[in-house]
Amino acid sequence: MTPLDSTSPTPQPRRSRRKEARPGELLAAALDLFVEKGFAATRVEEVAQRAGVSKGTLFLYFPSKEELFKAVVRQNISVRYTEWNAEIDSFTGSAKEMLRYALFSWWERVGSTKASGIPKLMMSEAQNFPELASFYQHEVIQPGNALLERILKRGVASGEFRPMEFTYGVYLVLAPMLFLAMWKHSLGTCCSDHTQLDPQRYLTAQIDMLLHGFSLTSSPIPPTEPSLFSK
Amino acid sequence: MTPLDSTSPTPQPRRSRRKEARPGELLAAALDLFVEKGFAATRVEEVAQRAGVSKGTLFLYFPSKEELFKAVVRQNISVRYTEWNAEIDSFTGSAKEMLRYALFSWWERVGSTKASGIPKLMMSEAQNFPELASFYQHEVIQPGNALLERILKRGVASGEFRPMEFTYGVYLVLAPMLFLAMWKHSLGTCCSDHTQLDPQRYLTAQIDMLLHGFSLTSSPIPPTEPSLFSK
Amino acid sequence: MTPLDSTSPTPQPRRSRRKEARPGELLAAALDLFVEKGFAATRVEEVAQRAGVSKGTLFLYFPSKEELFKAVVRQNISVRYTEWNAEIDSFTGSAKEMLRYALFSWWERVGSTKASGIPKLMMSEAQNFPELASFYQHEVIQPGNALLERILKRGVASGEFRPMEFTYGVYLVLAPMLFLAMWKHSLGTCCSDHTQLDPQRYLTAQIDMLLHGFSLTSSPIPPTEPSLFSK
Amino acid sequence: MTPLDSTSPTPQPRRSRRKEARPGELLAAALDLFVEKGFAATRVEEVAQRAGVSKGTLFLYFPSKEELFKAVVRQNISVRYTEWNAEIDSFTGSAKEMLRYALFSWWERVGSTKASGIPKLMMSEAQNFPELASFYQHEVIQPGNALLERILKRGVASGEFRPMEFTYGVYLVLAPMLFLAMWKHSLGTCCSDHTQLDPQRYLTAQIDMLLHGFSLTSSPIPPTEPSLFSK
DNA sequence: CATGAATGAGTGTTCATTCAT
DNA sequence: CATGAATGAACACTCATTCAT
Repeated sequence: MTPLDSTSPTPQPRRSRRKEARPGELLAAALDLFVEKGFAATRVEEVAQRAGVSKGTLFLYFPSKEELFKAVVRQNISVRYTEWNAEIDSFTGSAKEMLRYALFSWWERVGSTKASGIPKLMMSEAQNFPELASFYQHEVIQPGNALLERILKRGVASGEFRPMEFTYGVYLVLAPMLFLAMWKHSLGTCCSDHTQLDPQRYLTAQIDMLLHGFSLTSSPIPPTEPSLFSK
Repeated sequence: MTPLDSTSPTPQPRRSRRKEARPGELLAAALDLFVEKGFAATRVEEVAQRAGVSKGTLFLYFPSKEELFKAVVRQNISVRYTEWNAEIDSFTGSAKEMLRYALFSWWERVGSTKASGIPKLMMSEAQNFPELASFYQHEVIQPGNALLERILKRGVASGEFRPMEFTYGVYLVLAPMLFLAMWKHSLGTCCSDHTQLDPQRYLTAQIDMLLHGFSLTSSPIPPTEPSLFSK
Repeated sequence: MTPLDSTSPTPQPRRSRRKEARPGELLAAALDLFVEKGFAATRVEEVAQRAGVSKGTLFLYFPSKEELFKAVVRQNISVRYTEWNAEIDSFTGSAKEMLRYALFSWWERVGSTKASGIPKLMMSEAQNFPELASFYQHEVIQPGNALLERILKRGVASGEFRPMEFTYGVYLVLAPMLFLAMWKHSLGTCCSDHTQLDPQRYLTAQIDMLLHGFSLTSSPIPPTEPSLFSK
Repeated sequence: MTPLDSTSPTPQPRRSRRKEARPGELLAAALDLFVEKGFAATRVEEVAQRAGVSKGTLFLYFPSKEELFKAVVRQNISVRYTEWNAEIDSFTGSAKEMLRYALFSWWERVGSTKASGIPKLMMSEAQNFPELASFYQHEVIQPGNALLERILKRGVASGEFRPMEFTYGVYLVLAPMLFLAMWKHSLGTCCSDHTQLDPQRYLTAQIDMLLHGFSLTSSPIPPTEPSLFSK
């Protein structure tokens, strides 16, 4: 109640600018907080505060907390797919190179940014917010899977990759990437540096293993081991 | 309570044991609900109800919802490691067989049970429970990693696997398994059946790829591709 | 913040009694406030305060504000119907006497009490709370209409009343009663005493007119005036 | 405005009038919405929208939502009384015919129009707007009562009606009419069509009953029943 | 005059936690 | 030991009102 209690350190004349990309500031603040605390634990008032506006203003731009979240996802993930699909279309190299490029590109544009917190967030909250889960499925997961599948299919068509069930092949590629992102935002951040993973090396190892496996002399696939790859 | 009681001829009903039945029922109920609905969405009253006690009684045994959560985690892990380590010690087959056995065994004893919800729980709440995250690191993650590392090292020693940086090799094996468990408890349960994964096929594909990679003719590792495997 | 700011004048040991008909106090407070300020304008916290409990306690007994309101209606109106129906069943006098009795009895048990504010309240809020309106229809209006219709039918059967369309006959009786109640709780309370109505005289006039009309020599109904009464 | 303006040869576009077009549109929109949704549930933004102006503009003409409400009431009443009084003055028929004419005329010019929502509005909000209630009393209720009283007095003078206390007689006529208007705007619109009232039949029944009452053989008023009519 | 972006107090409802019995 | 009645802080969302432009 005393002036000293004021939590805002600078009274800053809040009306200095006009039409200054208000939604952009809100989306940035929302990404920060959603990634940091999760969807449910993030309070809309805090988002507004961090963006320097009032709670009411937030609802002027986004009709609900869920829509705010969807907008964050669209701005940070969905938009990538158009450029990625274009790149895939015009890519001239081999499927192996394409796969390597895709993984590193994902890391550069998503995995290494704050946006990498979104997949973890979705995993955590999917059960409690079915509508968000459904949105994420259609807006992120299915396009992503389709994109990866295109690469794998090209590799099989060109004879670079073994025939496979693509549904599972896609997850073999995805799982370690998403795991890396989730790890970074949860158990990887705390405690022992023994569990810190260097993304570049992790990615390299992952690609290497995707292409060659663990085996030393990856002799022609032994016929005695029927696998999903032999479809 | 007094020693004199023991002299009484009547076979007094030793109710002291029953004291420990209560927390057990509560922990079981809590595991069910935490896994099913997540930490935040689980109401303590529902836990108490399912355990057949009142809400007040729950707080008699656990000082807070957070402590209940911790207790659930403590009770449902660490248990498997002693038997797994013993099995590894006495395993006589190849490293490849050992790896396959370990993965299927993990699926059977953890991945396919309710306990598989715990990793997801931990990932979700690690940020908000740093202390619990630390506990989980030491009690679960590090022993697990060590166990896997033993298998990989045996494979390299026997010439079955290529030399590798074990820290990353471990995660290459772990990531898809944990991803499967988390997927099962979040985005995999909702929406399109296009994203439903059959665990058996997923595991098989995963092992196949670990051993052979995607490449059709996994010719000897091309020297032009320096990788973490060549250390 | 200073002790002087405390709005509760007496710190009263709030736990002096046990199981003291909590819902009853809440219903009484709710009736007061609903009648005084309307449904929408009444804040549940104020209801709780007036009943001497916390907001949370209110929701312990009533799952929502709407249910609280329904309970108020049930306690103050619906319950009358059973006794009224019983009285009608055992009534031995003429239909005219029955009608007079019913109107005076309604005034005594509802019209002259705070419960008389409920009809006005419903008229005001019906548009904005359709579910409440529906509830009121089934719980109050239809039973009330049925009860009145029984009386009118008996009067027609006994030859005391002219044949009529009962649907409209019912409202001819009801309208002035409800109007009186509504008037008392709105425009009748303010301003000039010129518009103050004495209930007893109003009721008497109303009954007199119902039975005889305005006309001086209510000669046999002139056949040149076809009316709803001649059905 | 000044007389000198009339000398200017150019037919200057007199925009001073347009100033008054704006509030008119706003008042019309407000009447619609207040009647349709009630006072509280009507949002000023919707009023402004329907009038084709911005929310800010509304507050340019009306300092608050309450004042807008008052203006709506002021604009939609008092108008009829001058013509009604004139008609009564020149009416040559019997008092019965005059009464019938007055009721049907009221229905035609008020009851069946949107303006019929105003009495309900006033009843609902009278408690919260004492000042408005007082205004309504003097501007609407008292002139209306006086008008009705003239009719009744003429009927008594001509021997058509029994002597009566006019204050109550007036309400016996008014109550069912106002009730019909309020019913139409609240509980009559929702739910069961069992409670739908056809205005024409209701009015007819009402007039019939006013003139003759329910009784079959309205024999000369029995002297054993002293009533307000016998004053 | 007119706008519409910005505000922030206000409200029904939930739920972890306490404690008298 | 066990209960469950009571609490009250917390939170998303609304909307009348303001004011710089």
